[in-house]
Amino acid sequence: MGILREAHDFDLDAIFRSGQVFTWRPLEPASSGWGTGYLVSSGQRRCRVGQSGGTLALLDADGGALPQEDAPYWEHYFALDADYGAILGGLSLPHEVWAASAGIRVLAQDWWDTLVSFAISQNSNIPRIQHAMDALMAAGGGCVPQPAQLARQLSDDGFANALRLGYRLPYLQGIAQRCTAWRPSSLGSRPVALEEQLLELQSLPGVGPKVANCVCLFGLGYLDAVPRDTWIKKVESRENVAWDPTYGGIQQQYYFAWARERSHA
DNA sequence: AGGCAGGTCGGTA
DNA sequence: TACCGACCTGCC
Repeated sequence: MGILREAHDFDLDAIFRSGQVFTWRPLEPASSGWGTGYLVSSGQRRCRVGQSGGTLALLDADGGALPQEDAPYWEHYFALDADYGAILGGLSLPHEVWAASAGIRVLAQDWWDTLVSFAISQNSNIPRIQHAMDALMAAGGGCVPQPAQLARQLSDDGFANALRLGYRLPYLQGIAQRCTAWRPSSLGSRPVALEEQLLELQSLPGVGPKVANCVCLFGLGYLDAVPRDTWIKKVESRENVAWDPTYGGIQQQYYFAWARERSHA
C-alpha cells in the first residue's frame, strides 16, 4: 500500500496538466492500484504516486514499498509541507481563477530538471517539450541525465538530432557544459536574493528572464518568482493583477492554468 | 495553408 | 533602455 498522506486542496491530474513539470509519466490505472497515478522523476530519484480522493499514496518506482527515509523528500516535493489553505486565502484570487485551477500546487522540483525542461520549452509547445524530455529521461535511465552525462550524450549527433530541439540544441549543450562545474548560489549555505539568483542564471546560454524565473520558482523554491510568458502577459494586459510579494509565483501558476483552460474551451 | 507556441539573442535607434 | 526580426520545429 505504500506510504499514505492526507492531501487536501490537492489534485494530481491538475498538477500534471499545469505545465510546470515534464518529468512525470502517467501510469495505467490498473498498475497504480489507484484512480490515477504517475511515475515521477526528480533529480536522481523516482517514485510512484497515486491519488484517491484526499489521500496520496507513495511507492517506489517499481511499485514496492517506499523506504521510510525517502518520505520527507517527496512530501516536500509535492508541497505537502505547505499550508495552501492559508497561502491561497491570502492571495484573494478571483473565484473564477480559483475554481479553474483548484488543486494545483507548485512542486519543489530538482533545479537541474527545471533548467533543462524550461531551456527546451522556449517558443515551443507542450507536446514537443514532453517528447524531448521523455527522450532525455530514457537516455538517463528514467531520470534527467546529470550535466556531465548530458554534455557527453549531446555530443553524439544522432542522439542530439533525435531530440528535435532545433535552435535550442546549442543552448542545451552550452548549459550542460557550464553546469558540469557550476551550481546556483542559492543551493549553498548563504541565502541569495531572487534578483541576484535570476541574473546568475541568465548568464547561461539560452536562459533569459522567463526561463530563469521558472528555475527559481519551480526548482529553487523562490515562491515570489513570477515567470512572464505569453499567457501571463495576456492576463496582465487584460486584468489589473498585482503579484503577491511573497507568493506571486503560486498566484501566477493559478492564473496560468486558468488562462490556458479558458482558451481550450 | 499559415500563425503560433510557457523566449532569447543580436542588432538598431 | 526599448524595440525588432530571426530562429527550428510541429501543433492547431
